[in-house]
Amino acid sequence: METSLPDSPTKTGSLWKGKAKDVTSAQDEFGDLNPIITYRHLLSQNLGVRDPLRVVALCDSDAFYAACEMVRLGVDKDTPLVVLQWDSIIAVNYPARKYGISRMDKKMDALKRCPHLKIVHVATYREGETEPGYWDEVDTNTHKVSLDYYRRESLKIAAMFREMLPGCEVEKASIDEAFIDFTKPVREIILQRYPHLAQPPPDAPFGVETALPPPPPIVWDGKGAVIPVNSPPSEDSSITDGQISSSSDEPGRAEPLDKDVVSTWHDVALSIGAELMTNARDAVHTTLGYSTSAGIARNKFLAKLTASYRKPNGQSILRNASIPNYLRPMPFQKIRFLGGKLGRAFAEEYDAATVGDLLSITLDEMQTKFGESSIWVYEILRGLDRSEVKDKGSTLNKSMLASKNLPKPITNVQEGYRWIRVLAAELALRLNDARNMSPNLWPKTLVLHARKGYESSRSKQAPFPYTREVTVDIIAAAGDKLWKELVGTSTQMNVTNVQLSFTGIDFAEAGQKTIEGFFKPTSKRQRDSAELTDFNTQAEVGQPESSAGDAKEDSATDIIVSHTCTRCKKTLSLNLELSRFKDSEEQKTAIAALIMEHDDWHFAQDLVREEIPIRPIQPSASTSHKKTPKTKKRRKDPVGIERFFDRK
DNA sequence: CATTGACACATG
DNA sequence: CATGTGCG
Repeated sequence: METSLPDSPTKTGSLWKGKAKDVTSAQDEFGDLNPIITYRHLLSQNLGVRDPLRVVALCDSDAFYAACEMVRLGVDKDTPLVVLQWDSIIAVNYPARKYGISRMDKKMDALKRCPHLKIVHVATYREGETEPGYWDEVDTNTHKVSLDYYRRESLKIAAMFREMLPGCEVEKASIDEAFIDFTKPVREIILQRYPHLAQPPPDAPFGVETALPPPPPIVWDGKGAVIPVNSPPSEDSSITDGQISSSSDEPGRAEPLDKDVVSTWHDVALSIGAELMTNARDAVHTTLGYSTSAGIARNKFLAKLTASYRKPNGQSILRNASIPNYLRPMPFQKIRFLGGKLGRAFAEEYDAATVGDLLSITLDEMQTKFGESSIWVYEILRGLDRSEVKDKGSTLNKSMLASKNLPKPITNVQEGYRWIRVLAAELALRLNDARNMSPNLWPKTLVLHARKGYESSRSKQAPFPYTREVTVDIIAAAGDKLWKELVGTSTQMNVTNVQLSFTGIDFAEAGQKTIEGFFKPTSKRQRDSAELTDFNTQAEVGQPESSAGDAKEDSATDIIVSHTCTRCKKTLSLNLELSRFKDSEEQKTAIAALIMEHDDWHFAQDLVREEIPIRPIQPSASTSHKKTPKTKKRRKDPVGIERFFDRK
């Protein structure tokens, strides 16, 4: 009686499996680097992070801020250039690096090294201006840095990736980085290039569970640097070759060479992903002018590590077979999220510096010392990463922050208000800019941070009302109020840092109409909230709809804002003369300001969130204003991969 | 080399 | 809500 079950050939190992395992079987300490790939794997659509054919890339822009300035100024590719922030250098392009210039050099040192260095200061807001600019003279006492231009260019790059790579997931990870999941299109291309794989052959022993036939030879030329199975001698020779091989049972045994490691279908997938990545990077380079470096591997964390293999303007590929020797000598501080306190805690606890140093720590040990969620670290060390590349698409950033460090501490309230106004101007600009693309964006809260002297910074926040026009005045008024609560108005304050931010930025729901929804011609309309909900929220402020069939009250000269808060039961009623304002914009601003002047954010928020809606777009939608909780999304993995664990 | 400045997000 | 952590 044969023991193997027909549906589990991967466990028993069939004839079809081939002998591809001989290299990796010696590497038990790492995850399965050469899983058997079956027809089912190839033909499935939604294997997610467990897909054995997964291909992920991390692409980042080289010296991004400097590159942005080069594009903006149209300077020659080879011009050495640095970007300045006050007296500090925050970006150095590669031509300038040839002169030995690095970040955190002082401006004058850099100039000494390279007299013809092009020096550009980042754009700044000047007090009183509503837009950032590049000025001849900047002063940290009166200006505030703006990174807006870089954000915009960053968005262009991400947009181009999406355009060039249909079917891919694109996750903008930071201002100069994006993760891309190529798995879906790569799978399609494999099937298109090797149509015989569309179904298992008639004599396949296990049907779709049969392993794929051996892959064709792979031409890597022109697809990037393939990290060798045996990593080249690393420059920080913390580990010698002898020590590496000492882990082997047979002392004299040579490490396998690349040519000895049989290619896999995953390698095919990587090579195809590399082709696509090359195309997209070329497009970015030629149409936007930015050079990028990319890493391609089986998951996000490895892709990120791989991207740094060749810079600038490089592309590198990490085959599964190369993972162990690439990872083992790697200082684990280079790994995402292990660069800070967390990494230091590990280094200290186990007297370790490299990934290899930590491989002997058992999961149990780690978890008792560092908590359940350190399984995340345990897996990372073995080249495993289940995190998904998720396209945040249009919901973009959830917060927006403007911050200012004060070289000279603030000593009185007036100065505080002045800076709040500058920060508010920036937030207004950026939010309205974002609304340009997605008109319904709404920041749910406004937060003010302040740091006194060397104390750690404290914060105060409040709900932010949904207004169609978010103006400097509204934000600043709200900011001032928070300031009063946070630092007070007494003299002798010593504020060294102020930050103002929007958080919880999201799309307003169908029901959340703009402030215009509160306007209606006075005349005979009652302030009954039931009627309010019937009101056509599209009506223009200050433009009584005489064309409307049933409402002929075109003699209206007033507008009324009226609502009963369902929570606190109070009724707010505001009566404004149209003639007081020169245009509708001004009216809207005034209304919003009045609501806020009511000094009850809770009220203002309810006003917007709970009553106005009631025009469900979906017939099935309930009248509740409450958002359908996203948390009901069931987590598939019971295993926590939270990044931080409870220590101290 | 350690540090700074601007930012976003997770955690309790 | 308030605070802490990571990153370029």
